[in-house]
Amino acid sequence: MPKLGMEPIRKAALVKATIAEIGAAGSLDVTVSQIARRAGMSTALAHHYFGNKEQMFLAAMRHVLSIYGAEVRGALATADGPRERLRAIIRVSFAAGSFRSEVVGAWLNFYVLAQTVPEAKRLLRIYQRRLRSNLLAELRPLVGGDASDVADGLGALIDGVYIREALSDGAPDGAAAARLVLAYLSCRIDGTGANRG
Amino acid sequence: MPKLGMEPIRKAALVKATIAEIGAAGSLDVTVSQIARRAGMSTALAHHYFGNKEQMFLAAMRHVLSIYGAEVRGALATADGPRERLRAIIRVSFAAGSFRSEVVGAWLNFYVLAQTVPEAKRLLRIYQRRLRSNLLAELRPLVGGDASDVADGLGALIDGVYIREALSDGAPDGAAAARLVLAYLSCRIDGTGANRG
DNA sequence: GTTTTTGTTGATTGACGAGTCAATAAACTT
DNA sequence: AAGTTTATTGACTCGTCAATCAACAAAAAC
Repeated sequence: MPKLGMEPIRKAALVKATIAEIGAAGSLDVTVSQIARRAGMSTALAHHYFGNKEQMFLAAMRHVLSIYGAEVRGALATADGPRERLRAIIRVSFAAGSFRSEVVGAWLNFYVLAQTVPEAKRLLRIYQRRLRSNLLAELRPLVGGDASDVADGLGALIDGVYIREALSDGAPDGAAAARLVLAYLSCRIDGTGANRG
Repeated sequence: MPKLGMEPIRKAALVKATIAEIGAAGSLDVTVSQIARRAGMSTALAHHYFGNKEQMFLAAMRHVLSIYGAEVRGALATADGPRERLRAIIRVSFAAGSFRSEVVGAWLNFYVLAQTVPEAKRLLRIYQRRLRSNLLAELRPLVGGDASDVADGLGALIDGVYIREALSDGAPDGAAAARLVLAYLSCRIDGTGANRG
């Protein structure tokens, strides 16, 4: 049956299965068997393409991060003015592309992975830095010298909402999550807690 | 050598060792051997007192949570007025008793544990509810109907700062962390981002 | 002074899982 | 047609680790 050019297909299936398994298990304690089974192949093949489990985890992380990055770019492309661009970044952070229970569950575990795997830490740092610089660029014209503080606050708040979501039952409520973060933003840039628009 | 009344001493040593091991490893992937060795006893004895590893983890969680609870109560006992009481809760959340790298590392992993162990989820929920109700009681006289939103925001922000800390190198900077959260509070209750006092 | 309770451990069991390997087969190359 | 590369897997190795057990020791109870 060996059709050629399977590598990217298999890898993609494994990445997807890895995220799903970690999300479903709520832990990094998933076996290569489970991942391979979900992806519809043998464990030997999974090892063949990724070498070891850690590489599968890292590929899954890169995938989640790149999806998120693409969504942010997409959202920014159609948003005008600092206020709207900030709102767009926040809204997209809780949009259906990333704010799904399996992804949230995986996200939490990527933080744990980053404690022991330097490459995972590096990836998470890149995400944090990029988010921070995106926020800073729009915040500076609005709050000047406080931009740095506000950006840190927003970053921490977004992460906090994410992990709290991992603990709740039921499907994530992205709208509510976004509202919460938008309220923080409004307060810092308009001096009000109200969240209109 | 069998001195009597060892049980509480051994258990306390194991709880402490469990937190230290999880914090040091940055993961729940610690063996009973490691924990027992650090606590100065055999693995068999650890099993004798706790039955299984999960119970050790849960005991460690209860310990961390109870320390935090005690510190909050202590801080509230000497704080007057809603503003000061809120500030006290935030400050104590980042005080040296709980905001230490091993504890922060363990904390992150307790979130992961809560994904699979119902009792862990229950404990974390109790912490969240208690924090929320503490905040709510002081926020209501200050912001009325917005109290609920602000409490949710503060809770998420505190958690966010915690997990971000788990990712940074070097000793935690509790003062900076508290400042960040206090700025959010000021903004929501005073309508300003500035953080005085 | 024997029996019971409490403390303690080395050795063992039993399960599980990551990673390897040899083997098979289909497609491409020459 | 022979040889090479790519795809694929079942079976196996080797290590690890949670949990158990039998045994020993000292204090307490009777």
